[in-house]
Amino acid sequence: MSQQGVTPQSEDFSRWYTDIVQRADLADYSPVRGCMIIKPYGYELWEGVRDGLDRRFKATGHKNAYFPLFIPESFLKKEAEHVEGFAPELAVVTIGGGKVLEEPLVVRPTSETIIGWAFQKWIQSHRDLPLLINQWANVVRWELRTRLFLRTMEFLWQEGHTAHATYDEAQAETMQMLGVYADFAINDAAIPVIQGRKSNQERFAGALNSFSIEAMMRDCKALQSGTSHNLGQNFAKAFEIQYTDDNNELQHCWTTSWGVSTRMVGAIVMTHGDDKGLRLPPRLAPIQVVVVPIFRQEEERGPVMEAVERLVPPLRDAGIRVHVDDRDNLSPGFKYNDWEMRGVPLRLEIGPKDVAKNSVALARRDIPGKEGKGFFPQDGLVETVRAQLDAIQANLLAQATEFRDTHLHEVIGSYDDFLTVIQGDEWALSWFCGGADCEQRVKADAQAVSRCFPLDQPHPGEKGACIICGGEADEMAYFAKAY
RNA sequence: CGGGGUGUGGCGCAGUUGGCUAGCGCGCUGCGUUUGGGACGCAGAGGUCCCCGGUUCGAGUCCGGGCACCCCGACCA
Repeated sequence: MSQQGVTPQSEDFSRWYTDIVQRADLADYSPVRGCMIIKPYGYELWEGVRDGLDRRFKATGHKNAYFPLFIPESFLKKEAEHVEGFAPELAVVTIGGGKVLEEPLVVRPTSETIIGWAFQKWIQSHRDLPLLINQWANVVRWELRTRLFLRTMEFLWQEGHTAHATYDEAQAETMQMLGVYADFAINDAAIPVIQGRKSNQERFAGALNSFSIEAMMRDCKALQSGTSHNLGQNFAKAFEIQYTDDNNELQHCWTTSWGVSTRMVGAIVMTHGDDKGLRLPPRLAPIQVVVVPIFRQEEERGPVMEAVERLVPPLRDAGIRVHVDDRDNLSPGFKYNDWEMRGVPLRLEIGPKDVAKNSVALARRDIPGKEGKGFFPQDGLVETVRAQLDAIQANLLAQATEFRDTHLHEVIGSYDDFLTVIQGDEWALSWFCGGADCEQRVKADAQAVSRCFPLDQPHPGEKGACIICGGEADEMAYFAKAY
């Protein structure tokens, strides 16, 4: 149960986040360092993310499968850049059944290698392509510094893995799935993400190119909320994923991988939450409408509950997720605060006056106080509630978009101006040559990194001077402090 | 893995200077009165004081060593 108050965002955003994740019953710490217990309410939210993505994966022709948790250590070593990237954060099993294993087993940090091994077996001909696979799984990375949902040693995610006949097809798949992520983030999670390409420094270990959706949190820090990689032929060559083309010649496949994790839950919390608690987008909210019955004397109870029992089933039949809070030991005021902490988009109050007037009170989570509360006739309630939920969904996206846009600044020419922006915890959009030295310098000077070269370039076709070194730059990139 | 902080009923804390029956608020259980923005009364339950070792007649308190978590950095979905 939630307690009174959380640390205000303005006072300490980090504490606000950890307070709220626990008070809203999303997750708890575990006895194992860096791991978390996802509580039922948090898991329901994750299920919403999962279902929204899974639906889209299937609509784009992907099939789910499952690959083992344990990967032979030698597999990780087959792709040079990949092993270098992941070696420091591997958990390795060396003993099984009381005996030292002949070959240690790595607990998967990601599954490119073992899926590569399987693809090699499955693919012979161009007729087997494209192969479009996704898996929902847990992975383990030995992180030094962890935070609930944002970075834990074990996390849940999906990882898509596909194989194609050509570079172009693999690139098209990479971009398609980035688009799927953006569509989910914007339309379901109400997070106005920016799609872009990662710099070489920020690229996935073993990829030709990495793309991401980047979101701005309420403290203006950037959160990479999903990634899509064109792996080129790197893994195909390491695992001999080959097919015979229509000229009967042996070719290496072109593969992709893409993932979204439980970090998305953290993104939802930090994009929409306020000092009263979570604010969940209706499309993902485990509870869309909470009903709070109100009665003073015992003789009022009957008529009120009767109205509740009459009004709720049509809402449920309409597919609206409704919860009736009939706890009789708590006052209505307490319940209001309690459900606000949990981010329920819409509260439906019904008391003796409503029974008399054939009305209900609806209070919107996204508009605080009296302005967000109104009385509506019981007739046509399903349509009223639907309209309200749609309005809340749209408003959360609008608020987040406005917030983001007021903290984004195009900076051209002056490196000092550029530093001022990112050191002031805002995002700078500037010409960037993409060089490792430049990236390193920004990191040293401002503790910030490049987030991406946005697909949507503000000055397409033009060139500019890199904000850092002054050299020629073909594209502009976002720079920001990041999680 | 560096720097800082914190570990005492479920949660938040006091008690440590000055050694001996461990306390407060919230929550929890029961009963009654309440209920349109965090209700109240009465009666209860609940604690290896993070762990191990040491000093002492006696340790929540002093000493040594661990561990965990939080915050700030270096590395990362």
